[in-house]
Amino acid sequence: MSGAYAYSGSAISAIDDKGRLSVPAFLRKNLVESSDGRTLCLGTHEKWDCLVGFGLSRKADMLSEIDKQWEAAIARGDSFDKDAAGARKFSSLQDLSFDASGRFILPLQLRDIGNLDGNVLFHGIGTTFCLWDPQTLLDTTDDVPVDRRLVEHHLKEAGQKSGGKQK
Amino acid sequence: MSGAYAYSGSAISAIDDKGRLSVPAFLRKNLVESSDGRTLCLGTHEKWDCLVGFGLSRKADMLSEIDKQWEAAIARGDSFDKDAAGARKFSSLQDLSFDASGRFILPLQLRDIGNLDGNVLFHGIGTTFCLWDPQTLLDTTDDVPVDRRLVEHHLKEAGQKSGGKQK
DNA sequence: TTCGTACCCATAAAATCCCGTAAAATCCCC
DNA sequence: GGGGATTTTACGGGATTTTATGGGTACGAA
Repeated sequence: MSGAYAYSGSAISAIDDKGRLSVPAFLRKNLVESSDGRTLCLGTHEKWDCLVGFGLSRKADMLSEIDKQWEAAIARGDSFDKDAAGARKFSSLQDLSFDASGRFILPLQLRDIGNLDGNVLFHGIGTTFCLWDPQTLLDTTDDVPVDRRLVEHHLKEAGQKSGGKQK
Repeated sequence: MSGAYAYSGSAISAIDDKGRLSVPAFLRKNLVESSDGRTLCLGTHEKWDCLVGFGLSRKADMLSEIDKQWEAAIARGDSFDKDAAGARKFSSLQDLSFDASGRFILPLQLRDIGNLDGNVLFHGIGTTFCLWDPQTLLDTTDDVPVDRRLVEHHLKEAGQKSGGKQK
């Protein structure tokens, strides 16, 4: 089920002029394993103002979860709207493939929704990982249990590299 | 069940003057696999004001789903009208074939029913995908759990391309 | 013939791949 | 454990391939 793997750790990465972003190295191996190739599934987060990512195999898990819910519902004689459940989970999800050097193109829609532009903070949260605009993460009033010091550290680091421009 | 594949993601595509529509690239591979050729099954959605699409092989899955519902009903002592369920699912379904460049002709009846005219928004919902008129999707009061930001983004994008004409 | 459809070619834009480089991390031998 | 050598990584930039879409043409049915 969703592999034995748990995503953890954090890193910052920059979107280049061509809209490319590289997957931090510490996430790549699992993605490759869990996707049987260099594929990354990326979508919007249901609650937070960020994107979520994971490997292909998690998608199959999601599908079979919905199926199980449906089967349980019909056994009870209840109705269950599979399409609504599926739309919620899948409509924003894109399968992206990254190249040998770990880069992929971040589609415009996801960039917009995730507020991404410049630096992107990746951080593992277990079965998935999140992609945040660092400033948005710092400003959010949602209860996102991330250590602010971590974010600030990454921001400082990225700021040095790019001579201060971020966002 | 329905292969290991889940349709996901979204894209907008335009109906041209000849009534042709191209299947977004991210859906094609699975359609080809699941249909063993370039075939697309398209019908009206049972509840929503849109069309549903999938590959040929899903038809068999739909049959077995009806069977499961029937069995569950019998087990509960309820009645279940298989023919009605089949009619609901299959009567509007057409097998369409798309050409090497991914285009197919959208039959008039489906165009009418789906309210399609100009831009069409495709989005995967797991075992199937939907085809919406973007404005209809935004205006719908049904509980279609699609991220509005996505729809708005696609609309904006399509508007730019065609110089503002949509619909 | 005439309409509807499948097939072919053309083009611009977008995505993908490939190569190069510099910084960072890792290894390795003393 | 230090310091240089090797390997990975991050990222720029160009070349190739795939898409989306317009438009022409041939073929079969009405």
